[in-house]
Amino acid sequence: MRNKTKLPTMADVANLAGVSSMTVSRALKPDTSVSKATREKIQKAADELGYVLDTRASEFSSGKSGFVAITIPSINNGNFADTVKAFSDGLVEQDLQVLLGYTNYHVDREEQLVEQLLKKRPEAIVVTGGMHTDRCRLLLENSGIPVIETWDIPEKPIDHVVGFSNLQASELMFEHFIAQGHTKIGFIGGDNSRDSRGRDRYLGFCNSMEKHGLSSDRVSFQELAPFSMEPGASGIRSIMKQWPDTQAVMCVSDLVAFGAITECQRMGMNVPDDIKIGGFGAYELGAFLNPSITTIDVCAAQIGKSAAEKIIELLSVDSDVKSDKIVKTEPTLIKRQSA
Amino acid sequence: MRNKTKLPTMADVANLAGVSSMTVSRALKPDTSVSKATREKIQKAADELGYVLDTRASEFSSGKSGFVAITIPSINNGNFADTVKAFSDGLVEQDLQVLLGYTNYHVDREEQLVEQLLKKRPEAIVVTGGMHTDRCRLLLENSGIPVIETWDIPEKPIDHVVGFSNLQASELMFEHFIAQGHTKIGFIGGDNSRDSRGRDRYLGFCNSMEKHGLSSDRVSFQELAPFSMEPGASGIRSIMKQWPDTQAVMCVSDLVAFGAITECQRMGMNVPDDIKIGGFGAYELGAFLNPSITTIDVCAAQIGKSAAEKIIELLSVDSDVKSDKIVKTEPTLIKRQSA
DNA sequence: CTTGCTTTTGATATCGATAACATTTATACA
DNA sequence: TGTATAAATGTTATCGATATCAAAAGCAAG
Repeated sequence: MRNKTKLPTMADVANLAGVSSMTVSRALKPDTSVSKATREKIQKAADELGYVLDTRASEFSSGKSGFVAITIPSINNGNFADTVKAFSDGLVEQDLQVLLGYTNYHVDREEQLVEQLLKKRPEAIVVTGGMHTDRCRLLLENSGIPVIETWDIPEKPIDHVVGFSNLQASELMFEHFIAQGHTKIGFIGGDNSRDSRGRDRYLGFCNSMEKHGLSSDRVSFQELAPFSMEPGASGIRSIMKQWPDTQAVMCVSDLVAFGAITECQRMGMNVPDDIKIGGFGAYELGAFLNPSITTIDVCAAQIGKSAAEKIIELLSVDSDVKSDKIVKTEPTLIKRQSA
Repeated sequence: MRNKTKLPTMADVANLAGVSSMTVSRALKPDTSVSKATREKIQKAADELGYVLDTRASEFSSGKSGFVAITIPSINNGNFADTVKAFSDGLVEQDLQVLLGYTNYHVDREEQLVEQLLKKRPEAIVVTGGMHTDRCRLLLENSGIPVIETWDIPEKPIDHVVGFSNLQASELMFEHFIAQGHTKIGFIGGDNSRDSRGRDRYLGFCNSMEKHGLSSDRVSFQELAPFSMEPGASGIRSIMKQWPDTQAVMCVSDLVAFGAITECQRMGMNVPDDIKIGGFGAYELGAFLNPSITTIDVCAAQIGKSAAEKIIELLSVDSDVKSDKIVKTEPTLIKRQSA
């Protein structure tokens, strides 16, 4: 059953319409010079055959691919989904397809994925984060296309960057805790070996604690990224067991905070009266939970949008006007009920 | 700056290694017959040049594309994200890239998207839902590749199906309500003009009510899909205002139920003591909220997994053994606290 | 009806790899 | 050692479109 009947080609359309295939090629594009009569004739023939342009051949021939590649750690994450959606929306007009890959928070997987994606000859590539294997870095540097690192501000960027400092962003929350007079502060995160963004948020915790002469012991690292609600629940249990006098805890994401807050409720504790819980990422659910989650808004969609704009600019022929290589977004604290 | 330096080609590698490009082609694949010495020589040359295979040319030449296309209504939806993730994971081994597109719950957008995707000559295509424009249906039928409709069981399938009956699935919840002795039952959904799955869930409501001689008036349709927590909140407000004696309400998704439940709490009502709220989709957050959300599990990941398996089978050369055209998944009621 | 221009159409080479077939080199065994 | 066979490598044509250049057709003005 598979592909038995060959699909019609441009030559088939040309034959049926009684013209050359070059004329068909022109007629199927919007702007070229083809007489109205011919174009109609060709359109009719194409419809009759059910012809669909083969962009593989088209783009191969013209040297373009029509793809833009993007890698994200996980699709099961509202933040990254927001970034991808905005990115995708921003490129629809340009007839650029988004080729998406998941690294699952592994740099090795990222390397493999980047190589696989580059084989498709995308016109630009967006990667999440600034941590790569040496070979991956090399691949990106030699790719000959614009490279954009996002969700982070690497020390030594490969090319372009659209991101923010996770470290500074997380400090916003701790400064908020401290401004409220709290001193017994904790952090719930995942295993940092894979997730540099999570690690930077933890480092923000350490920085803030040190700056104010507070202990940074009250920490729970649950498991490998990606991690979500259940680790939030077990994380808060573990912290409250070891340090029952803990006053405020920041979670590496709103999903974790969600698990932590609901677990506090199940343990009979009131948030925020008995304990403050902060999140990260401004997920939709945080606004609706009772109590609503105080969080850091990192503008996930804005990152995707900016990346798309950057790519459009970089790919435009007359891109002599170089914009900044680094676009910083500004994370902000959203004060709600939970902290 | 754009692509100024031409990327090396296979011929370049061949020159450097002192062999023909055909030998390079073979050496870069795992299974072909190339002597060890030659392979190493070629590998060295390729590394030196930073050569990355151009799969556009490769797949164009060999007639395959290496793509499988999938359309989903929205990426900002945990259920569809689960499906895509499982689908993607299932195809990694086959070196098939997933080409993803969002219809945004529009059949017109779907048509446009399907055409765009087919131009890339995918080896199979997965679409969400069984409702398409006539032209879209035609495009799919004539595509010459396996087509899989998911998340639904269309009356007249195009080709293969992996899905379930949204109508029957939603009836599970209403039967549950009725078995508990409730008679004043409501439904919160979105505008059904775009979303056939949501519409079928509503029809399940009507069916169940009719079957038991109950009124199906208590309904709130908030807005166009996709819709999420906020419409859940305003939906329940609207229902309780018009019909204050409502005993149980099913929401078209867990996200809506989340908005409804938290809004009930803000209105000072207790779920489930004052009112039962049911959801749909078994999202992770439903298990953690207090009260946890009684929901219908539709096995989103399983759908993606089955679709991937089906495609692998259909694309395998010796696929004489035809499996069933229709794979049904079995939605189940997950009884939790909220209803 | 020519000339000179623009518009429309066609012929051919080409993108970078692989398929299919042809040829050379290596290996086995009598 | 010679022959049969297998393994390794090379040659040529090709996938389906577009770029490029060339030719034909249409049209205006003299």
